[in-house]
Amino acid sequence: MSTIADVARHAGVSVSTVSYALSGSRPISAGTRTRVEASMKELGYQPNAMARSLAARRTQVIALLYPEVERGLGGTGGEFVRAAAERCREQGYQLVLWPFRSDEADQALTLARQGMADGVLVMEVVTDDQRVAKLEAARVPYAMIGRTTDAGTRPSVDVDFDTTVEQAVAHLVGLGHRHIGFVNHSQAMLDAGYGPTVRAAAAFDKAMTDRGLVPVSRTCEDSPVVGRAVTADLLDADPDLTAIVTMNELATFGVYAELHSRGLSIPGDVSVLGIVSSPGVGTLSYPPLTTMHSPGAALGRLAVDCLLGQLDPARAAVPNQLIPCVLEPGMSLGPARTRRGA
Amino acid sequence: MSTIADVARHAGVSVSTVSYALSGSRPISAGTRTRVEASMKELGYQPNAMARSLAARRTQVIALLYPEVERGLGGTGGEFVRAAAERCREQGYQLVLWPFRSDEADQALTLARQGMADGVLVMEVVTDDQRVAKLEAARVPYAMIGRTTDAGTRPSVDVDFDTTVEQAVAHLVGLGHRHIGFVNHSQAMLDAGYGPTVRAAAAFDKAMTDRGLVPVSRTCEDSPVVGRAVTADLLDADPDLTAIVTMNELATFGVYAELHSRGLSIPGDVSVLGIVSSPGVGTLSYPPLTTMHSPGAALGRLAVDCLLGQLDPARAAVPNQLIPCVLEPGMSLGPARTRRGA
DNA sequence: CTGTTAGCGCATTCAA
DNA sequence: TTGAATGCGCTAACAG
Repeated sequence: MSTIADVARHAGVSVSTVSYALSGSRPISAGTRTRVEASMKELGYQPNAMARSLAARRTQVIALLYPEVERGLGGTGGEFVRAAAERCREQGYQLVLWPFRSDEADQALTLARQGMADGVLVMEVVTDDQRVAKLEAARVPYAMIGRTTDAGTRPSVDVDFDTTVEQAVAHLVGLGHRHIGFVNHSQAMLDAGYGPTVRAAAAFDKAMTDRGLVPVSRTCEDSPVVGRAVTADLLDADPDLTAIVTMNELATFGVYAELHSRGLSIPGDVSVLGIVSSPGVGTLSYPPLTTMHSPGAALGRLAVDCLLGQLDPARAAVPNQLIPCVLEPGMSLGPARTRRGA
Repeated sequence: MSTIADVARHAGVSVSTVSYALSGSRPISAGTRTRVEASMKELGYQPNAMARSLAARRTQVIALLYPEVERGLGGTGGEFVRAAAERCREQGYQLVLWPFRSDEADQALTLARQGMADGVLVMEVVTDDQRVAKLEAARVPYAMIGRTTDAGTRPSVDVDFDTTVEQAVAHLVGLGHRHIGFVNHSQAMLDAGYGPTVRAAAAFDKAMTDRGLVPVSRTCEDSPVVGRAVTADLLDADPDLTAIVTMNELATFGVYAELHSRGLSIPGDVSVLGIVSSPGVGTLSYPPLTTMHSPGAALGRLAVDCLLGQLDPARAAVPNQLIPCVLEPGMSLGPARTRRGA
């Protein structure tokens, strides 16, 4: 590997000239620039990242704490990661994923304190997140995707669950539905204070009661089998149910299965609306599920901007933002019918 | 952040003594060691990773090219990543994931050539993988999970598809099945030369014909809907079918759906065996799917060892290895019944 | 517009 | 068993 000194010698200039030609942080005459670039190309020069980071006291690396490896199927993380990585590159940073479970926060902290990254993105934040507390205590720059209890005071971006659920209910009510069920994630996640679960449950209750309707809400393990059982429970609990909102992708397969097995057509008898869903899941079912798709890409970009705003004082600080999901039409929504005695 | 010089001063020793106390590569008297360690603790010292890497000319970082972000649901990568990360730590390395799609190989190459990692792990290798070719040309140490066409000559670990499929067929034949169908991944993946798809298809044909049986094999999009259609096609193609081997997790939901809708019981009428499957998918279906579970963790460990064997001449070179899947009992296998006219 | 040079924080060789 | 000194490759003053 050739070094900056090799390039300088080859081009007949000083190392600082090569350095500035690389960073562009100082004017270089056209002729010199051409010679330097030719030399770099000829020597196959690549700047050494470690030396650069050491001298500049910044790595140009953003780390994403990536606990998704804990989970099996499911997850909308792909879009988020892709968008975040791209945004990082646009801004001259590299995104790397650190595969630590949330209980391995200390290891991530150590890496950060050893200067392996300039800042950290934290996914799947829970209400009382140890990782965030520790990062803060160690003064490591970070941004959360999700929120802890002290909403708003910490740098974060998140799905706007309130608006999403409100829009979901409004949409269904607009179609004439008045008996609407909700399939959430598991009771365990609710108890653990997992943000999406907690917020969506509250938002659904509010959206329904605000309209004088009765919320029929259930927690549900992330599996088709349990989803089916929960659907049966919902239909029994409210025989007039004409619509189901589900935030649980795997369970949704079970929702379809139970409706089909009861001879209830979608959307003729029951409408189904998936919210906070991964891209493309709608097409995995028949009829295609209408979804409100998680704004993963937008969140990815925003989270990076939010973090970079802290790293670079010159940048404008990015305020915390909430982004609602986007409706993605399918074939699972229709006007309400009266079910009882049909 | 305090530096090694701070620690040295505080402990009343030289910088090199602190350095050697840290690395253990030179004897230190008990007393000195105690003092140094006390000073490190008191100052909250963390060695600077960039400085260390620059001086030592190695980063102690292994990068995993992680294209999984391309895909949505599915994937057995989690176990692999977890095990690889753990193995790295045991060996004094850190695993980081580089979220590049396979067509972004150049970017990964650049990072490697900038010295951001000592070696690279490449997942989801295709038969003619550009990433591997480029890494090799740039003399970047790597190990593959999967294989290119020139099997065996390049450092790799992989699932032993031949043995897995052979065992799957043997198991079913042992239960009396003689008409067995196979649900593979999509035709597109087969055409793209994706290793698992290609090898499993060939292995199934061989395992069946070796026994004088007729292989009934289908490619299938990764979705429940298409899985269902393909199952219908299989049952129509061979009305005597009593068992289905599936390597396509999402399609398997469709297999179940079609069997159920035809009133065929599992495993009473048709046995279903999932191979190369993710941990826990078996329990998502009813009756629980019997699977042959992908040896993700073992592969993760081995892949790291294979790579480290190249990085460190002192280590024993690790030969390429193939590891078969492991049977994970469920409730979807039973003795063959005669279906025709049943 | 360009060159010289002092570190960045640490590993490691050479001396003692 | 320990210390002093060199340099890893680069950035960013400082000087011209």
